[in-house]
Amino acid sequence: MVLKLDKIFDSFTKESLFKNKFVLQTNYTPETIPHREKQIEQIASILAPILRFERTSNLFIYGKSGTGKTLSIQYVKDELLKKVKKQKINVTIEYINCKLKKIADTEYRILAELIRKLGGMVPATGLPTERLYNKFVELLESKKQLFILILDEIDQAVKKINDDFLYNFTRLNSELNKSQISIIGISNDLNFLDLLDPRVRSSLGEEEIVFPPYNAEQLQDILRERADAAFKQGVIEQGVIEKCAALAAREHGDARRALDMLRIAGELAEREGKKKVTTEHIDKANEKMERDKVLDIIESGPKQFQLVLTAIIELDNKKQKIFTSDIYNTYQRLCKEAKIEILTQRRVGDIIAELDMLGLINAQVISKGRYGRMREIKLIIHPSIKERARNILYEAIALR
DNA sequence: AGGTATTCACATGAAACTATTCTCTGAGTTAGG
DNA sequence: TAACTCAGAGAATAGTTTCATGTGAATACCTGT
Repeated sequence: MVLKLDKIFDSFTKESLFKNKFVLQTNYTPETIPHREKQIEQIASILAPILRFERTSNLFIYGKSGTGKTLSIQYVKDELLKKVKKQKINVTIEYINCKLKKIADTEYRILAELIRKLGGMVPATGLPTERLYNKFVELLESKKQLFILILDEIDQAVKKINDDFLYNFTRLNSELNKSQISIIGISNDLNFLDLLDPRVRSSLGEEEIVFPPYNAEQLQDILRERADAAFKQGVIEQGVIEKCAALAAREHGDARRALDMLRIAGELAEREGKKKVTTEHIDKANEKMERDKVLDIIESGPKQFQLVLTAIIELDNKKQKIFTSDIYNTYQRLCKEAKIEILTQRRVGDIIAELDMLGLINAQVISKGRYGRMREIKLIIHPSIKERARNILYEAIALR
């Protein structure tokens, strides 16, 4: 035992491979954002009017995840705020991520969060939403100011809520006398604007900027720059950056993922007591990320999700083609065994759809003509994880 | 043979319900003046 | 009479049920050749 611990501790007391790991963490903001100069300039020129204390156009930003949207907007925001401070004008810019569960994923909570940021206090529940609007307006009107609201991942919010709340926000200006508000929406979904009410669309989409995915070369640039800052000299072996970039480029050029992968590869190498990060470490990191994601969902998911998933895994072992009805039957059986209440097929259908969203399964609606229409479901968990997943699930259900 | 019409087995959508947590309000109660 | 207590009304939220409508294409059913 002691020996083993010694070994572990040794690998840590030994020289770290990292110079500054923080640089690779997701919340790190680099001082330069390569290959986004154009977008940043565009954003800046659209927001520039606030320096003359004029309301800016509403702005809409699209781009897949990990294409630097949030980073760029934050960067411009910070720079702008510096200028604003010098000029002593009343400008407030608030950033809100609508995807944060329990914080800003409903109309009420977005408003509550805004109010909190403006220094007000509102309870987490109990009040009519209308009242929050009033309070928000009141806070805005307390002094003459320009307010810029950045709503990250609004597509998520609109999907969860309806799009009325965006309409309410865009209309807010007519209620404001002293102050003015502009909205910047950020969305991962490229077709998001089409889903909106025309009134909202025209108002919100006054200006639009698209963030294209990074290609492998650009990813390499980004990775190199960060790797230089994060790792010690000569730690990264030849080809590691390239491989990392290539893997991420396949996933619609997600830079965040690439950086995560690089960091995890570094951690793995360090844990193994190696002096260099090799391409094998990248492979392992890639695998580990996948496994962690899957196991996390499996472990922490609600028990009904676990049951449905168990049903799918069980079926997957003996059948190659799984349909909704199969799942539902097996699911019902499992429920009875575990003495858990059985949900309707309607609901189970939704759960299947959500598992699909999470990427644990692949569900496709197919039509078998006379024999109906259903989803064909494939489990896309790596076989090595499957066994473990199954054990976790059985345990979770048995515990209940 | 070629063209419609049916039909299956769910998918998908909307609304409503349930349970829980929380606020607000106003009636009733208490204690002090 | 002011302060306090406490029950009931009303909201937000998450997860679900109920009811209703939609849907793609394999088959059944015609139709005229």
